[in-house]
Amino acid sequence: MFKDLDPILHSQLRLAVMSLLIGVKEAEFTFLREQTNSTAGNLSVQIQKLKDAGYIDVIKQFKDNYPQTICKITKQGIKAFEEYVTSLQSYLGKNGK
Amino acid sequence: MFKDLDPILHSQLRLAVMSLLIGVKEAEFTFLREQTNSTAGNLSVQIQKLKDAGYIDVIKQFKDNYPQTICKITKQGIKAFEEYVTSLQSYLGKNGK
DNA sequence: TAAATTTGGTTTATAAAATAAACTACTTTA
DNA sequence: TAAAGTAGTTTATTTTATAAACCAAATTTA
Repeated sequence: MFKDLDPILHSQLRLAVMSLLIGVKEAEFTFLREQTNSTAGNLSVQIQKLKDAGYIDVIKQFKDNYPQTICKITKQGIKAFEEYVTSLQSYLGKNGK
Repeated sequence: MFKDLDPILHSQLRLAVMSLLIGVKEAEFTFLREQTNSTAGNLSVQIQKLKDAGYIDVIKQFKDNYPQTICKITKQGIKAFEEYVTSLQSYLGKNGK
């Protein structure tokens, strides 16, 4: 009846990051921090978890002398996100079918 | 951009309970446990939290010699659930608008 | 040019949440 | 009357989320 919700995605911040990455396919750490209104520490931890899950790729490089972290959603990440959205439907209908 | 998700509702089990109660308006503890496939202990804790938040009313009585716990969603609970669903939309669109 | 500040993070510590295990209290059945 | 079942609650443990502290390099400013 109720489908299990992927615990990796059932987190406000991680879900927001995935939602952004689904749209843009690639984003900087600072962009994600601004858009999600999160702290760097929290974002750093959550990005690591998404990476560990295989949902995003993280590329660390330098840009204009500063370190730069780029995130991209993976195929697996897209699939997981879509499944999460589908699962969520079972909770959101006005009737409990 | 991303609306905050009510932490009381952003929990798989509590959301499932609310989803059921929105449909039926009243349900027994055991019914909720069966439908959500949860343990009694976990369900007991989560029902208490929904009650503390004012999202459900809990009526304890006896039926056929056994204790019986009945849950009903409140107006406040319905409102919170609807707001949660609305907020969630901002995370689910394919674009990050 | 040395000290303070900023950028872009990571690591560690703490608080909160979810879950499982153990327990309570009573009833039914063998 | 002993064992098993019903309907939960309480306590303990694990997992998450978050905040605070820290790090290294670059930049600004005094």
